[in-house]
Amino acid sequence: MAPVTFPPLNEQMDLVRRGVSEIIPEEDLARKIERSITAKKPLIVKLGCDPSRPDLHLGHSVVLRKLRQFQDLGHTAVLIVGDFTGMIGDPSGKSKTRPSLSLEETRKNGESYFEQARKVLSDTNVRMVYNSEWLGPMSFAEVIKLAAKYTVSQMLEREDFHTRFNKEEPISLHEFLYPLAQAMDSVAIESDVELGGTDQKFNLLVGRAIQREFGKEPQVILTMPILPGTDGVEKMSKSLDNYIGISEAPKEIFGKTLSIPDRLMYDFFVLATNTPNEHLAGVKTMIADRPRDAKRLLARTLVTLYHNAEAAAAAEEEFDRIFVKKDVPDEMEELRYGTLGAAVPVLQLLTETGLAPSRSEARRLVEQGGVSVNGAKVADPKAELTLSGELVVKVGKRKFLKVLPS
RNA sequence: GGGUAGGUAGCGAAGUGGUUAAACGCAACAGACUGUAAAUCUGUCGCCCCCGGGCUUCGGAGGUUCGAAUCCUUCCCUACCCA
Repeated sequence: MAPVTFPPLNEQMDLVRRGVSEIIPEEDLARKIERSITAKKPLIVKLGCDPSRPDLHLGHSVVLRKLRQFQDLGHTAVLIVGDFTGMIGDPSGKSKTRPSLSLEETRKNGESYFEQARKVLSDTNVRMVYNSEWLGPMSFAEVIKLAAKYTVSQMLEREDFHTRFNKEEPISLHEFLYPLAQAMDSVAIESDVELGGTDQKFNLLVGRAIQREFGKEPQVILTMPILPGTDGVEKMSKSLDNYIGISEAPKEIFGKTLSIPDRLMYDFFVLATNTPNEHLAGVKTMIADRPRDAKRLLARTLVTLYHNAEAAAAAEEEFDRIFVKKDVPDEMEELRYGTLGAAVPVLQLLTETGLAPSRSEARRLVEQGGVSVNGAKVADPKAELTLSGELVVKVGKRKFLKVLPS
Protein backbone atom coordinates (compact mmCIF):
# COMPACT_ATOMS: atom_id res chain seq x y z
CA MET A 1 0.00 0.00 0.00
CA ALA A 2 1.23 3.42 -0.93
CA PRO A 3 1.49 5.91 1.93
CA VAL A 4 -1.83 7.61 2.35
CA THR A 5 -2.40 11.30 2.67
CA PHE A 6 -5.78 12.85 3.21
CA PRO A 7 -7.11 16.34 2.52
CA PRO A 8 -7.45 18.55 5.60
CA LEU A 9 -10.43 18.12 7.89
CA ASN A 10 -12.38 21.16 6.76
CA GLU A 11 -12.05 20.27 3.15
CA GLN A 12 -13.23 16.74 3.85
CA MET A 13 -16.17 17.88 5.93
CA ASP A 14 -17.27 20.36 3.28
CA LEU A 15 -17.36 17.70 0.64
CA VAL A 16 -19.00 15.11 2.82
CA ARG A 17 -21.72 17.47 4.00
CA ARG A 18 -22.82 18.26 0.47
CA GLY A 19 -26.37 17.15 -0.23
CA VAL A 20 -26.72 15.05 2.90
CA SER A 21 -29.84 14.90 4.94
CA GLU A 22 -28.32 14.07 8.32
CA ILE A 23 -24.99 13.17 9.87
CA ILE A 24 -25.39 11.55 13.26
CA PRO A 25 -23.42 12.62 15.20
CA GLU A 26 -21.53 15.16 13.15
CA GLU A 27 -18.84 15.76 15.82
CA ASP A 28 -17.98 12.08 15.77
CA LEU A 29 -17.45 12.20 12.04
CA ALA A 30 -15.07 15.12 12.44
CA ARG A 31 -13.25 13.22 15.15
CA LYS A 32 -12.97 10.08 13.06
CA ILE A 33 -11.72 11.99 10.05
CA GLU A 34 -9.20 13.83 12.15
CA ARG A 35 -7.95 10.58 13.59
CA SER A 36 -7.70 8.99 10.17
CA ILE A 37 -5.55 11.90 9.01
CA THR A 38 -3.10 11.59 11.88
CA ALA A 39 -3.05 7.79 11.78
CA LYS A 40 -2.90 7.79 7.98
CA LYS A 41 -5.60 5.19 8.04
CA PRO A 42 -8.64 5.37 5.78
CA LEU A 43 -12.12 5.23 7.26
CA ILE A 44 -14.26 2.20 6.51
CA VAL A 45 -17.39 3.47 4.85
CA LYS A 46 -20.16 0.93 4.60
CA LEU A 47 -23.01 0.62 2.18
CA GLY A 48 -25.38 -2.30 2.17
CA CYS A 49 -26.88 -3.47 -1.07
CA ASP A 50 -29.89 -5.60 -1.73
CA PRO A 51 -29.09 -8.54 -3.97
CA SER A 52 -32.68 -9.18 -5.01
CA ARG A 53 -33.00 -6.23 -7.34
CA PRO A 54 -29.83 -5.88 -9.30
CA ASP A 55 -30.98 -3.04 -11.53
CA LEU A 56 -29.53 0.18 -10.20
CA HIS A 57 -31.22 3.48 -10.86
CA LEU A 58 -30.62 7.13 -10.10
CA GLY A 59 -32.10 6.63 -6.64
CA HIS A 60 -29.29 4.22 -5.78
CA SER A 61 -26.82 6.56 -7.39
CA VAL A 62 -27.47 9.27 -4.81
CA VAL A 63 -25.95 7.26 -2.02
CA LEU A 64 -23.35 5.64 -4.28
CA ARG A 65 -22.17 9.07 -5.29
CA LYS A 66 -21.72 9.97 -1.66
CA LEU A 67 -19.69 6.82 -1.22
CA ARG A 68 -17.62 7.84 -4.20
CA GLN A 69 -16.85 11.15 -2.51
CA PHE A 70 -15.45 9.29 0.47
CA GLN A 71 -13.34 7.25 -1.92
CA ASP A 72 -12.07 10.39 -3.57
CA LEU A 73 -10.98 11.59 -0.14
CA GLY A 74 -8.96 8.42 0.25
CA HIS A 75 -11.29 6.33 2.38
CA THR A 76 -12.29 2.73 1.81
CA ALA A 77 -15.70 1.82 0.48
CA VAL A 78 -17.14 -1.48 1.63
CA LEU A 79 -20.13 -2.80 -0.25
CA ILE A 80 -21.99 -5.41 1.67
CA VAL A 81 -24.06 -7.80 -0.35
CA GLY A 82 -26.90 -9.13 1.74
CA ASP A 83 -26.69 -12.61 0.36
CA PHE A 84 -27.54 -14.23 3.68
CA THR A 85 -30.84 -12.47 4.11
CA GLY A 86 -31.49 -12.89 0.41
CA MET A 87 -31.14 -16.62 0.76
CA ILE A 88 -33.70 -16.72 3.54
CA GLY A 89 -36.09 -14.73 1.43
CA ASP A 90 -38.90 -12.65 2.71
CA PRO A 91 -42.24 -14.45 2.66
CA SER A 92 -43.96 -11.65 4.56
CA GLY A 93 -46.30 -9.02 3.26
CA LYS A 94 -47.88 -9.12 -0.12
CA SER A 95 -44.95 -10.36 -2.11
CA LYS A 96 -45.54 -14.01 -1.40
CA THR A 97 -44.09 -14.80 -4.79
CA ARG A 98 -40.71 -13.45 -3.80
CA PRO A 99 -38.47 -16.46 -4.08
CA SER A 100 -35.67 -17.11 -1.73
CA LEU A 101 -32.56 -16.87 -3.79
CA SER A 102 -29.94 -19.52 -4.04
CA LEU A 103 -26.38 -18.78 -3.11
CA GLU A 104 -25.42 -18.65 -6.77
CA GLU A 105 -28.19 -16.19 -7.51
CA THR A 106 -27.25 -13.85 -4.72
CA ARG A 107 -23.64 -14.05 -5.86
CA LYS A 108 -24.63 -13.34 -9.41
CA ASN A 109 -26.82 -10.43 -8.37
CA GLY A 110 -24.06 -9.16 -6.15
CA GLU A 111 -21.64 -9.22 -9.05
CA SER A 112 -24.18 -7.46 -11.22
CA TYR A 113 -24.71 -4.84 -8.54
CA PHE A 114 -20.99 -4.32 -8.28
CA GLU A 115 -20.67 -4.15 -12.03
CA GLN A 116 -23.22 -1.37 -12.19
CA ALA A 117 -21.99 0.39 -9.08
CA ARG A 118 -18.63 0.74 -10.79
CA LYS A 119 -20.21 3.29 -13.11
CA VAL A 120 -20.24 5.52 -10.05
CA LEU A 121 -17.54 4.19 -7.77
CA SER A 122 -13.81 4.17 -8.11
CA ASP A 123 -12.14 0.81 -8.58
CA THR A 124 -9.14 1.53 -6.47
CA ASN A 125 -10.40 1.54 -2.91
CA VAL A 126 -13.48 -0.58 -2.80
CA ARG A 127 -14.20 -3.93 -1.22
CA MET A 128 -17.19 -6.12 -1.76
CA VAL A 129 -18.13 -8.63 0.89
CA TYR A 130 -20.97 -11.07 1.43
CA ASN A 131 -22.63 -11.06 4.81
CA SER A 132 -23.24 -14.81 4.80
CA GLU A 133 -19.58 -14.94 5.73
CA TRP A 134 -20.31 -13.97 9.33
CA LEU A 135 -24.08 -14.37 9.57
CA GLY A 136 -24.04 -17.93 8.25
CA PRO A 137 -21.93 -19.46 11.04
CA MET A 138 -23.93 -17.83 13.84
CA SER A 139 -25.59 -20.38 16.11
CA PHE A 140 -29.16 -20.12 17.29
CA ALA A 141 -27.89 -19.30 20.74
CA GLU A 142 -25.91 -16.40 19.34
CA VAL A 143 -28.93 -15.17 17.43
CA ILE A 144 -31.03 -15.22 20.58
CA LYS A 145 -28.32 -13.34 22.42
CA LEU A 146 -28.29 -10.76 19.68
CA ALA A 147 -32.08 -10.48 19.74
CA ALA A 148 -31.94 -9.90 23.48
CA LYS A 149 -30.05 -6.67 22.88
CA TYR A 150 -33.04 -4.92 21.42
CA THR A 151 -36.63 -4.63 22.58
CA VAL A 152 -39.95 -4.90 20.82
CA SER A 153 -40.87 -1.32 21.65
CA GLN A 154 -37.56 -0.15 20.25
CA MET A 155 -38.31 -2.03 17.04
CA LEU A 156 -41.77 -0.55 16.90
CA GLU A 157 -40.23 2.90 16.85
CA ARG A 158 -39.44 2.29 13.22
CA GLU A 159 -42.09 4.09 11.26
CA ASP A 160 -43.17 1.34 8.91
CA PHE A 161 -43.36 -1.13 11.78
CA HIS A 162 -45.55 1.01 13.93
CA THR A 163 -47.85 2.03 11.12
CA ARG A 164 -48.25 -1.57 10.10
CA PHE A 165 -48.78 -2.50 13.71
CA ASN A 166 -51.44 0.15 14.16
CA LYS A 167 -53.13 -0.80 10.93
CA GLU A 168 -53.19 -4.39 12.15
CA GLU A 169 -51.14 -5.58 9.26
CA PRO A 170 -48.91 -8.60 9.62
CA ILE A 171 -45.32 -8.19 10.75
CA SER A 172 -43.30 -11.37 10.66
CA LEU A 173 -40.93 -11.99 13.50
CA HIS A 174 -37.94 -12.31 11.25
CA GLU A 175 -38.50 -8.78 9.98
CA PHE A 176 -37.37 -7.64 13.40
CA LEU A 177 -34.22 -9.63 12.86
CA TYR A 178 -33.21 -7.86 9.68
CA PRO A 179 -32.12 -4.60 11.33
CA LEU A 180 -30.11 -6.70 13.76
CA ALA A 181 -28.53 -8.65 10.94
CA GLN A 182 -27.62 -5.42 9.22
CA ALA A 183 -26.16 -4.19 12.49
CA MET A 184 -24.04 -7.33 12.72
CA ASP A 185 -22.57 -6.38 9.36
CA SER A 186 -21.36 -3.16 10.94
CA VAL A 187 -19.91 -5.11 13.85
CA ALA A 188 -18.18 -7.53 11.50
CA ILE A 189 -16.50 -4.98 9.25
CA GLU A 190 -16.00 -2.40 12.00
CA SER A 191 -17.48 0.35 9.92
CA ASP A 192 -16.68 3.93 10.78
CA VAL A 193 -19.46 5.36 8.70
CA GLU A 194 -22.58 3.80 7.22
CA LEU A 195 -24.46 5.43 4.38
CA GLY A 196 -28.09 5.07 3.48
CA GLY A 197 -31.23 6.85 2.41
CA THR A 198 -33.22 8.71 5.04
CA ASP A 199 -35.57 5.73 5.09
CA GLN A 200 -32.65 3.67 6.41
CA LYS A 201 -32.07 5.91 9.40
CA PHE A 202 -33.57 3.48 11.88
CA ASN A 203 -31.57 0.49 10.68
CA LEU A 204 -28.39 2.53 10.66
CA LEU A 205 -29.01 3.65 14.22
CA VAL A 206 -29.53 0.06 15.32
CA GLY A 207 -26.06 -0.53 13.90
CA ARG A 208 -24.64 2.02 16.30
CA ALA A 209 -26.42 0.49 19.27
CA ILE A 210 -25.30 -3.05 18.46
CA GLN A 211 -21.73 -2.05 17.72
CA ARG A 212 -21.61 -0.50 21.17
CA GLU A 213 -23.03 -3.71 22.65
CA PHE A 214 -20.19 -5.60 21.05
CA GLY A 215 -17.62 -3.23 22.42
CA LYS A 216 -16.92 -1.52 19.13
CA GLU A 217 -16.84 2.16 18.45
CA PRO A 218 -20.22 3.13 17.01
CA GLN A 219 -20.37 4.10 13.37
CA VAL A 220 -21.41 7.52 12.25
CA ILE A 221 -24.51 7.42 10.14
CA LEU A 222 -25.01 9.56 7.14
CA THR A 223 -28.34 9.71 5.39
CA MET A 224 -29.09 11.01 1.94
CA PRO A 225 -32.42 12.43 0.76
CA ILE A 226 -34.67 10.07 -1.11
CA LEU A 227 -34.78 10.85 -4.79
CA PRO A 228 -38.35 10.99 -6.07
CA GLY A 229 -39.22 8.94 -9.14
CA THR A 230 -40.29 10.23 -12.52
CA ASP A 231 -43.84 10.57 -11.19
CA GLY A 232 -42.56 13.20 -8.77
CA VAL A 233 -44.40 11.72 -5.83
CA GLU A 234 -43.14 8.30 -4.85
CA LYS A 235 -39.64 7.26 -4.07
CA MET A 236 -37.83 6.13 -7.18
CA SER A 237 -38.14 2.38 -7.37
CA LYS A 238 -38.22 -0.39 -9.85
CA SER A 239 -41.45 -1.86 -8.61
CA LEU A 240 -43.29 1.42 -9.14
CA ASP A 241 -41.74 1.71 -12.58
CA ASN A 242 -40.89 5.35 -12.00
CA TYR A 243 -37.16 4.89 -12.24
CA ILE A 244 -34.33 5.90 -14.52
CA GLY A 245 -31.85 3.05 -14.65
CA ILE A 246 -28.16 3.82 -14.83
CA SER A 247 -27.70 0.99 -17.30
CA GLU A 248 -30.50 2.07 -19.56
CA ALA A 249 -30.03 3.12 -23.15
CA PRO A 250 -29.26 6.79 -23.76
CA LYS A 251 -32.64 7.45 -25.35
CA GLU A 252 -34.41 5.97 -22.33
CA ILE A 253 -32.47 8.05 -19.85
CA PHE A 254 -33.00 11.12 -21.97
CA GLY A 255 -36.72 10.66 -22.51
CA LYS A 256 -37.48 9.65 -18.94
CA THR A 257 -35.58 12.64 -17.63
CA LEU A 258 -37.63 15.00 -19.76
CA SER A 259 -40.76 13.50 -18.30
CA ILE A 260 -40.02 14.36 -14.69
CA PRO A 261 -42.09 17.19 -13.22
CA ASP A 262 -40.33 20.55 -13.51
CA ARG A 263 -40.16 21.07 -9.77
CA LEU A 264 -37.90 18.02 -9.44
CA MET A 265 -35.21 19.34 -11.73
CA TYR A 266 -33.18 21.06 -9.06
CA ASP A 267 -33.12 18.03 -6.78
CA PHE A 268 -31.95 15.90 -9.65
CA PHE A 269 -29.14 18.31 -10.43
CA VAL A 270 -28.03 18.35 -6.81
CA LEU A 271 -28.40 14.68 -5.99
CA ALA A 272 -27.84 12.87 -9.25
CA THR A 273 -25.25 14.86 -11.16
CA ASN A 274 -21.73 16.13 -10.62
CA THR A 275 -22.72 19.72 -11.10
CA PRO A 276 -20.30 21.63 -8.85
CA ASN A 277 -21.77 23.60 -6.00
CA GLU A 278 -20.71 26.91 -7.50
CA HIS A 279 -22.78 26.22 -10.62
CA LEU A 280 -25.94 25.33 -8.78
CA ALA A 281 -27.13 28.91 -8.43
CA GLY A 282 -26.88 29.33 -12.19
CA VAL A 283 -28.81 26.13 -12.67
CA LYS A 284 -31.51 27.42 -10.40
CA THR A 285 -32.05 30.58 -12.41
CA MET A 286 -31.97 28.59 -15.61
CA ILE A 287 -34.71 26.34 -14.28
CA ALA A 288 -36.81 29.37 -13.47
CA ASP A 289 -36.19 31.22 -16.74
CA ARG A 290 -35.79 28.47 -19.32
CA PRO A 291 -37.27 25.26 -17.92
CA ARG A 292 -37.17 23.60 -21.30
CA ASP A 293 -33.44 24.16 -21.72
CA ALA A 294 -32.73 23.30 -18.12
CA LYS A 295 -34.47 19.98 -18.41
CA ARG A 296 -32.65 19.17 -21.61
CA LEU A 297 -29.39 20.08 -19.93
CA LEU A 298 -30.23 17.73 -17.08
CA ALA A 299 -31.12 14.94 -19.49
CA ARG A 300 -27.91 15.42 -21.45
CA THR A 301 -25.87 15.57 -18.27
CA LEU A 302 -27.29 12.30 -17.05
CA VAL A 303 -26.76 10.52 -20.35
CA THR A 304 -23.21 11.84 -20.45
CA LEU A 305 -22.61 10.57 -16.95
CA TYR A 306 -23.59 7.01 -17.73
CA HIS A 307 -22.65 6.93 -21.42
CA ASN A 308 -20.89 9.85 -23.07
CA ALA A 309 -21.45 13.21 -24.66
CA GLU A 310 -21.94 11.84 -28.16
CA ALA A 311 -24.61 9.46 -26.93
CA ALA A 312 -26.31 12.37 -25.21
CA ALA A 313 -26.36 14.43 -28.38
CA ALA A 314 -27.67 11.47 -30.36
CA ALA A 315 -30.37 10.79 -27.78
CA GLU A 316 -31.53 14.38 -27.92
CA GLU A 317 -31.61 14.30 -31.69
CA GLU A 318 -33.62 11.11 -31.71
CA PHE A 319 -35.99 12.48 -29.11
CA ASP A 320 -36.69 15.48 -31.31
CA ARG A 321 -37.22 13.28 -34.32
CA ILE A 322 -39.74 11.03 -32.60
CA PHE A 323 -41.65 13.32 -30.30
CA VAL A 324 -41.26 16.76 -31.81
CA LYS A 325 -41.25 15.88 -35.50
CA LYS A 326 -43.23 12.68 -34.93
CA ASP A 327 -40.88 10.77 -37.16
CA VAL A 328 -39.59 7.23 -36.68
CA PRO A 329 -36.35 6.35 -34.95
CA ASP A 330 -33.43 5.47 -37.21
CA GLU A 331 -32.86 2.24 -35.38
CA MET A 332 -35.52 -0.05 -34.05
CA GLU A 333 -36.13 -3.63 -33.19
CA GLU A 334 -36.65 -5.88 -36.20
CA LEU A 335 -38.70 -8.99 -36.41
CA ARG A 336 -39.06 -11.65 -39.09
CA TYR A 337 -42.71 -12.41 -39.52
CA GLY A 338 -44.89 -14.07 -42.15
CA THR A 339 -44.11 -14.59 -45.80
CA LEU A 340 -43.68 -11.97 -48.47
CA GLY A 341 -46.94 -10.98 -50.10
CA ALA A 342 -49.17 -12.56 -47.48
CA ALA A 343 -52.09 -10.60 -46.07
CA VAL A 344 -52.34 -10.48 -42.31
CA PRO A 345 -55.14 -8.97 -40.21
CA VAL A 346 -53.79 -6.11 -38.06
CA LEU A 347 -55.07 -7.62 -34.85
CA GLN A 348 -53.25 -10.84 -35.57
CA LEU A 349 -50.06 -9.01 -36.39
CA LEU A 350 -50.20 -6.98 -33.20
CA THR A 351 -50.78 -9.94 -30.93
CA GLU A 352 -48.41 -12.33 -32.65
CA THR A 353 -45.57 -9.84 -32.65
CA GLY A 354 -46.14 -9.12 -28.98
CA LEU A 355 -47.08 -5.48 -29.56
CA ALA A 356 -50.38 -6.16 -27.85
CA PRO A 357 -51.04 -8.73 -25.12
CA SER A 358 -54.50 -9.77 -26.34
CA ARG A 359 -56.78 -9.28 -29.30
CA SER A 360 -59.07 -7.12 -27.19
CA GLU A 361 -56.19 -4.87 -26.31
CA ALA A 362 -55.07 -4.78 -29.93
CA ARG A 363 -58.57 -3.85 -31.04
CA ARG A 364 -58.70 -1.11 -28.45
CA LEU A 365 -55.40 0.32 -29.63
CA VAL A 366 -56.56 0.36 -33.23
CA GLU A 367 -59.94 1.87 -32.38
CA GLN A 368 -58.31 4.58 -30.31
CA GLY A 369 -56.06 5.52 -33.18
CA GLY A 370 -52.88 4.33 -31.54
CA VAL A 371 -51.64 2.16 -34.37
CA SER A 372 -49.96 3.17 -37.58
CA VAL A 373 -48.09 1.25 -40.25
CA ASN A 374 -45.49 2.95 -42.40
CA GLY A 375 -46.77 6.30 -41.21
CA ALA A 376 -50.40 5.66 -42.11
CA LYS A 377 -52.89 5.32 -39.30
CA VAL A 378 -54.76 2.04 -39.19
CA ALA A 379 -58.18 2.81 -37.77
CA ASP A 380 -60.13 -0.26 -38.84
CA PRO A 381 -59.74 -3.30 -36.59
CA LYS A 382 -60.67 -5.51 -39.54
CA ALA A 383 -57.93 -4.13 -41.75
CA GLU A 384 -55.49 -6.52 -43.36
CA LEU A 385 -51.89 -5.68 -44.05
CA THR A 386 -49.92 -6.96 -46.98
CA LEU A 387 -46.43 -8.04 -46.06
CA SER A 388 -44.83 -6.31 -49.00
CA GLY A 389 -41.38 -5.76 -47.64
CA GLU A 390 -40.66 -3.56 -44.69
CA LEU A 391 -43.45 -2.57 -42.35
CA VAL A 392 -42.77 -0.03 -39.64
CA VAL A 393 -45.44 -0.60 -37.05
CA LYS A 394 -45.98 2.09 -34.45
CA VAL A 395 -48.09 1.46 -31.40
CA GLY A 396 -48.79 4.36 -29.11
CA LYS A 397 -46.20 7.10 -28.98
CA ARG A 398 -43.08 5.12 -28.46
CA LYS A 399 -43.38 1.50 -29.42
CA PHE A 400 -41.86 0.79 -32.79
CA LEU A 401 -41.24 -2.48 -34.55
CA LYS A 402 -39.86 -3.15 -37.97
CA VAL A 403 -41.54 -6.20 -39.47
CA LEU A 404 -39.76 -8.01 -42.27
CA PRO A 405 -41.24 -10.97 -44.12
CA SER A 406 -39.07 -14.04 -43.88
C1' G B 1 -57.58 -23.37 22.71
C1' G B 2 -62.07 -19.73 22.60
C1' G B 3 -64.15 -15.28 20.36
C1' U B 4 -64.53 -11.20 16.74
C1' A B 5 -63.50 -8.86 12.06
C1' G B 6 -61.62 -9.76 7.38
C1' G B 7 -59.61 -12.19 2.46
C1' U B 8 -63.14 -8.74 -4.25
C1' A B 9 -59.71 -7.22 -10.56
C1' G B 10 -52.12 -4.31 -10.63
C1' C B 11 -53.12 -1.64 -5.75
C1' G B 12 -56.80 0.65 -2.42
C1' A B 13 -61.92 0.04 -1.73
C1' A B 14 -67.74 -0.65 -2.63
C1' G B 15 -71.05 -4.49 -3.26
C1' U B 16 -74.49 -9.26 1.11
C1' G B 17 -79.22 -13.99 -4.02
C1' G B 18 -80.70 -11.88 -10.23
C1' U B 19 -80.79 -5.29 -13.48
C1' U B 20 -72.73 -6.83 -11.12
C1' A B 21 -67.53 -8.18 -15.56
C1' A B 22 -68.50 -6.18 -10.68
C1' A B 23 -69.39 1.29 -8.13
C1' C B 24 -65.41 4.66 -6.85
C1' G B 25 -60.11 6.23 -6.35
C1' C B 26 -55.00 5.36 -7.81
C1' A B 27 -51.92 3.14 -11.31
C1' A B 28 -51.78 1.65 -16.45
C1' C B 29 -52.91 2.29 -21.80
C1' A B 30 -54.68 5.40 -26.13
C1' G B 31 -56.00 10.26 -28.12
C1' A B 32 -55.84 15.75 -27.91
C1' C B 33 -52.72 19.46 -26.19
C1' U B 34 -47.55 20.62 -24.75
C1' G B 35 -40.73 22.23 -24.41
C1' U B 36 -41.66 17.02 -22.21
C1' A B 37 -43.05 10.32 -21.79
C1' A B 38 -45.06 16.68 -16.99
C1' A B 39 -49.88 19.12 -16.11
C1' U B 40 -54.81 19.25 -18.06
C1' C B 41 -58.89 17.28 -20.88
C1' U B 42 -61.29 12.91 -23.43
C1' G B 43 -61.62 7.76 -23.96
C1' U B 44 -60.22 2.75 -22.60
C1' C B 45 -58.94 -0.54 -18.87
C1' G B 46 -61.07 -9.88 -17.92
C1' C B 47 -61.10 -12.87 -22.48
C1' C B 48 -63.54 -14.05 -27.26
C1' C B 49 -66.75 -12.52 -31.63
C1' C B 50 -67.94 -7.43 -31.57
C1' C B 51 -74.21 -4.89 -33.98
C1' G B 52 -76.09 -7.79 -30.63
C1' G B 53 -73.90 -11.10 -27.70
C1' G B 54 -70.85 -15.40 -25.76
C1' C B 55 -67.38 -17.29 -22.06
C1' U B 56 -64.43 -17.38 -17.47
C1' U B 57 -63.76 -14.41 -12.62
C1' C B 58 -64.64 -12.02 -6.45
C1' G B 59 -58.86 -16.85 -0.87
C1' G B 60 -59.31 -22.82 -2.20
C1' A B 61 -62.64 -27.05 -2.64
C1' G B 62 -67.53 -28.82 -2.40
C1' G B 63 -72.93 -27.80 -1.89
C1' U B 64 -78.06 -25.21 -1.91
C1' U B 65 -80.75 -22.52 -5.92
C1' C B 66 -83.93 -21.58 -12.19
C1' G B 67 -79.87 -18.10 -10.74
C1' A B 68 -74.29 -16.79 -5.90
C1' A B 69 -68.99 -12.35 -5.08
C1' U B 70 -73.50 -12.49 -2.16
C1' C B 71 -76.63 -18.51 1.43
C1' C B 72 -74.47 -23.43 3.60
C1' U B 73 -70.18 -26.92 4.63
C1' U B 74 -65.12 -27.42 4.87
C1' C B 75 -60.14 -26.00 4.29
C1' C B 76 -56.23 -22.14 3.88
C1' C B 77 -54.54 -17.14 5.17
C1' U B 78 -54.46 -12.17 8.14
C1' A B 79 -55.42 -8.90 12.26
C1' C B 80 -57.46 -7.96 17.03
C1' C B 81 -59.48 -9.55 21.94
C1' C B 82 -59.60 -13.43 25.74
C1' A B 83 -56.85 -17.82 27.69
